[in-house]
Amino acid sequence: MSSTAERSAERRAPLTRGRVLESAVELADTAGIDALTIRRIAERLGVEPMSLYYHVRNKEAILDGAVELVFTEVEQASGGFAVPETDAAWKSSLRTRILAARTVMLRHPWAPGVIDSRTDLGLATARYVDSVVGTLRSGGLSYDLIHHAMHALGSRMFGFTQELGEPDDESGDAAVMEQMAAQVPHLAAMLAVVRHVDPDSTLGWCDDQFEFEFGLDLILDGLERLTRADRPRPARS
Amino acid sequence: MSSTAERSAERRAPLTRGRVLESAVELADTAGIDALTIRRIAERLGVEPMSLYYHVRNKEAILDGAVELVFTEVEQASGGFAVPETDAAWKSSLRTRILAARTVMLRHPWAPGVIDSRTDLGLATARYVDSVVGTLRSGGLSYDLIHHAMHALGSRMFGFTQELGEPDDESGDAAVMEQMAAQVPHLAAMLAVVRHVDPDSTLGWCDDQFEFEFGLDLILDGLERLTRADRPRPARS
DNA sequence: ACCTGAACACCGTTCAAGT
DNA sequence: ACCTGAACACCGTTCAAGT
Repeated sequence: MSSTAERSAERRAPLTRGRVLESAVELADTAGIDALTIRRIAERLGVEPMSLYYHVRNKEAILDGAVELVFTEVEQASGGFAVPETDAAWKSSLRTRILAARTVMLRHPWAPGVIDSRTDLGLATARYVDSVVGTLRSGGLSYDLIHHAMHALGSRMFGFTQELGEPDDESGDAAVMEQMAAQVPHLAAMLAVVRHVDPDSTLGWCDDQFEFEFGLDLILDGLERLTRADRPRPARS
Repeated sequence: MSSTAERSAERRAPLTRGRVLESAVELADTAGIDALTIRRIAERLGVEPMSLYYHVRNKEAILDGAVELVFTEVEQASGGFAVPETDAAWKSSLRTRILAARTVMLRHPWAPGVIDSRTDLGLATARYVDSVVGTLRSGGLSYDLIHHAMHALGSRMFGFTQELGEPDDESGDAAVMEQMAAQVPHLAAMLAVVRHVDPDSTLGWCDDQFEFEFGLDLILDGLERLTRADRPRPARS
């Protein structure tokens, strides 16, 4: 039987959970999240679709695992998740870590959406979050304020923000601009001023580095101000 | 032929684009976004699946339309999208409008995800965004700052924020807590303090009204500060 | 003009079976 | 222990056809 050309078990490394997840990430990176199907992962691995089920429970588990791989990358990009015992520069330290997460997300444009659809945190993700909490704590913020801070940061904590698409259509057209000016005058006026449509930004409308950092700093500065206001009395627990 | 019981055309109002979209919204509200399929919408309307294609181009168009219905509700809840010519109280005015959007989103838990997946704005959505731009402008912010502000607000502008699920599992368990304390000590410490797990919040982890308003106000206050700093020189058009 | 039936090319997943 | 084949219950969508 070793003569049949179709035998795949020996011309391929054995299937493992790890290889399935890596393959899933690569597929999503190259072909997009819609192409991430059990059947296409199997095809990529030179294996029958049903074989995957021996190594992962179902598709959700593959998505969970893919997110875990992403946060493993974040850990590397971040030079580990160590939190200094005491850190006066919590703000810049946190800023750097979040921007590191962002560079990883830019490599995996599908990640924001998938992260967002997860119901619970895996270990790698939780360890990242833990490092954020720890860094804020090192800055003397109370756990209550830290909690609020993390809600305020939202997905920005993971290096991305969700934005909405552009107004309807090819807005180079003069007729379209005219119609926009009639229907949404304020929006049209703003676009006329800021017009920096950026089709390369895979994370959404104009979501380039500058805008991300602007929003991030607005929040971090606000938190710093709140901490200072809190300083007179000791940080709660 | 009028004797056959299966004739549906006369016992049902005629199919229209509007009825399709309303039906889609109701279905998503009651059965969840995963249940929103062409086939189930048709079933609900007492019609064959293929009939829908006469009134809408495809499923994406249905999702587009459903979002438009949501923002029509936002307009009603907001008492219209009028923008005052001049408004010293831009901050409270914007705050109120965004919180109105939020109450609508809470009625349609599927909306955040769908909104997020749209590639371009429909008219109703654009008119909402326009009213936000207009309100900020009435407060004297420059269009540049308004642009940054809208990125900073992100999905909060639409009344929601994306958050991540809870750490792994049933964290009432003492053994689980112990393991968490070992693996993610800072996170565990925070949770021990703030523990207000809210399973009813359909918009995500602890994303209750308070946290939403905290984050919103952090941003609005930051913007206000930036505007004041900008005041000496005239607002850049 | 409006709706339908049959068919196509996909999904994720089960279950019993192979080696 | 690890992989597979056949089958099931779904999808969205096309196309030609009915009334």
